[in-house]
Amino acid sequence: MKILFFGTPVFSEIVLNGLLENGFEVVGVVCQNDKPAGRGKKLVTPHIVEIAKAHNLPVYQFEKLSLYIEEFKKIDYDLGVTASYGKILPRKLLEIKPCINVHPSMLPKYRGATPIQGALLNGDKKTGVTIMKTEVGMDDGDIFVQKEVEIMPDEDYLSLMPRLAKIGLELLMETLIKIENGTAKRTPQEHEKATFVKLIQKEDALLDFSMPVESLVNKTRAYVVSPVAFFTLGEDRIKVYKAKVADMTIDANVGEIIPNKKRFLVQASDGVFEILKCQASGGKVLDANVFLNGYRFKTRVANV
RNA sequence: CGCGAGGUAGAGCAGCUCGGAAGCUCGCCGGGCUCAUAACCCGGAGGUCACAGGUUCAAAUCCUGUCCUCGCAA
Repeated sequence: MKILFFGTPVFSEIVLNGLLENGFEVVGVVCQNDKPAGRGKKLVTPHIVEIAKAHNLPVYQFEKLSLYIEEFKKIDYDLGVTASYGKILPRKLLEIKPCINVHPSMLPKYRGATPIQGALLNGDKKTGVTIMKTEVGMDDGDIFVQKEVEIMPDEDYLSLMPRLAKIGLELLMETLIKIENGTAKRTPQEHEKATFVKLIQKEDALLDFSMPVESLVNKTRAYVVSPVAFFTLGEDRIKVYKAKVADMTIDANVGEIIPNKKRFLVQASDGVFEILKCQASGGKVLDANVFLNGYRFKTRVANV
């Protein structure tokens, strides 16, 4: 069975790599265009392109898929597989050949672009992965299989995402085999139970200390790769990569940095937010105690 | 040539405007104190101040070039 793979970020890479390692016949990779990124706005090629090239797979980078339907008709494939492709595939493309999708949530919960972050943001104890049919609607296709996955209390996007990708890969391979031998079954989603997660905006990552401390920690966990939770201290923007609920209470105003030589503590609405790993503008990512060694506080109040 | 910050002891920083004997916080080594501590006290080791030129009696500091790191924006 010839597979045409759609995907761009790390999640997609893990799934693609797995398919290749396990001998599935991938005939091409469709991913996003090169985009200007980083300092100097240099054009950056998605990393997944290197994986494709290493396996001598043709790479298709189309700005708008709907403009290249004829190109797709020329490709010899039997099934499309999307894994975190990010965009809705045009109807005409789906009409060429069927397509299935790897979605890291227990659909119909968390349809949309950021299901992993959604689960972390809500402090969920468990999430999951679903293999479903790719349709024109947003993640609303029939489900082949899904599996629940426990979220560890100290887990963040960086560790959860690859874990879900690997589980997704297993379920995907299982499903591919069933499709090939004709035993695949699928059931419609309970659409009335659907929930959605939106694209993340920069300002969503602001740590507003009038929020419950638990939510602040969850935000840090969800956004650790991008856009990274942050707050401001005077002119400086402090990014927070790792944090926890401090095992203490202190009487301080909301948003106030509590003086401490070794621990970076900020008062939230209902508890103390402890920063464990952070970064100031222009600096490196540092453990909190190291950060405190050199950082000169011009103000002790956040977000003013 | 998108905008900006920075490279000084193992780590994080100050010093640079106004050239003139290398500092701070931590870590490390040794000693002391305490029922106890991510506590405190005393002592110690550790630096061609990114690299290369230039100006000067004298350069971490001023000038020029190179390399590297990071924030913003996209």
